[in-house]
Amino acid sequence: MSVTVIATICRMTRWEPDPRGRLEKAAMELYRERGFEQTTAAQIAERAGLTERTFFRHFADKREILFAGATQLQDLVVSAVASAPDSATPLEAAIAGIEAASAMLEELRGRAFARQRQAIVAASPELRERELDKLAALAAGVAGALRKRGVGDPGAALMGDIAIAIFRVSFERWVARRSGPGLTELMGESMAELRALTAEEPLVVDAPA
Amino acid sequence: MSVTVIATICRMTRWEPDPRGRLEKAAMELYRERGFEQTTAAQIAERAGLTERTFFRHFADKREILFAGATQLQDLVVSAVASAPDSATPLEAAIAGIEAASAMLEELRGRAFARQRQAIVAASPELRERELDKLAALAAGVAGALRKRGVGDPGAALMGDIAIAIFRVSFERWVARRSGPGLTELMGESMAELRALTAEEPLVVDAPA
DNA sequence: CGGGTGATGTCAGCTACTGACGTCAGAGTA
DNA sequence: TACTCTGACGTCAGTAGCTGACATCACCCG
Repeated sequence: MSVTVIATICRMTRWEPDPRGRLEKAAMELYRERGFEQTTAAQIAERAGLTERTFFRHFADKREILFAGATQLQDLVVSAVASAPDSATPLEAAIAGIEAASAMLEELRGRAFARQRQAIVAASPELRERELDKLAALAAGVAGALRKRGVGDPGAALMGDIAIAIFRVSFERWVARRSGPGLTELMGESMAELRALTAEEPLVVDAPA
Repeated sequence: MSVTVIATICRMTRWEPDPRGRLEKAAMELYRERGFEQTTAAQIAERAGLTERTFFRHFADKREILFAGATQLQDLVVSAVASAPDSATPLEAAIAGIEAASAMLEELRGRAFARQRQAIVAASPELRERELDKLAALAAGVAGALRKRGVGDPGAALMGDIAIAIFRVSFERWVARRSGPGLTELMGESMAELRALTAEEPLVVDAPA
């Protein structure tokens, strides 16, 4: 009822706008303040001026609220792989996909936001599991897009996993520092490592005498 | 009390032996019969002749009971990577790890068991998440073992992920059929694909005119 | 002005999981 | 034999994630 009163006073709208956004903001704040496990869905909803039931109408579960943009990222990656030039090798097409993701992450929210978010995720086993799930979906998306380009199995699936591995490793190095090389740049370095590690010729490791 | 009576009649032991094994068996049965989500922890415990509370003393959660052997598999993989010959390249050492895992899976339980288990896991999002978590732990284990061999970052992390990707892709192809090439053999094929896909020279894909 | 719609609130309920505490065989010890 | 201690389990009560059913009410459309 207090919500109705406020809404009536301020404007003629029944509820405050953008409930999803308010819930996301409240969740990020509380997860940072008290940790994911110590935060209840009811607390998030309360801070957003909503009820627990409404929380679960917007997000399938308590974890999902931190992965709201995952589907858009997935669509972006898939379409980037699909629209790579015909002359591109499977590896190049896959890399085009994760470079698109990289650009989106760097521009849309920035490194500082990614750092905060990653700290929350890293602190909770449940959230780490969910993140792996999203990355696996991304890998499957890349693999599917590669198959549409005529890449056969198991190569497509393998390439999808490899692309995501490069992305993951680079992303972790990127968020580990406040400044320094950009995500796209770090992905280039990881690519070079991949080439070196899978080369036919064994490399000489400088070993101590 | 009925438990006590039975135990007194049968033998002087207070409880039936191997509660963990009984719980695992009951869980596999019920997950197959009714599905993971439709099975409660209390039902599993009841079938095993135990209480729900005891279930959670043996397994951290309802998912974990399907991943009981994961830590042993992890130890096996890590020690296999560590004990690869000094002359082995990082890729070869990592492959030695997952080949050890492959041998263990083929011998210890067999393909039929793996098929049944995989069907259960594939049918439940929660279980798929947990599986990804175990695979990520495996990848991290391989990466750690590689670092001890002198492989630097981000190469070690990347190699760990790649090894697990090969393992995962091969495993999925292995359990997809009742007979045919063994897991180790399929891993060899996946390796060849990897080499082809990451080669410097672009391959010619036979494209329709 | 009346009815349909959609987003929300309210309430009741299930299940995963946990902490505290009681119980009792078996092992060790005198 | 008697005494204690420990470990594995049972019992009970409670929290929190999540869901279904139903009520409410601004808004839109005719």
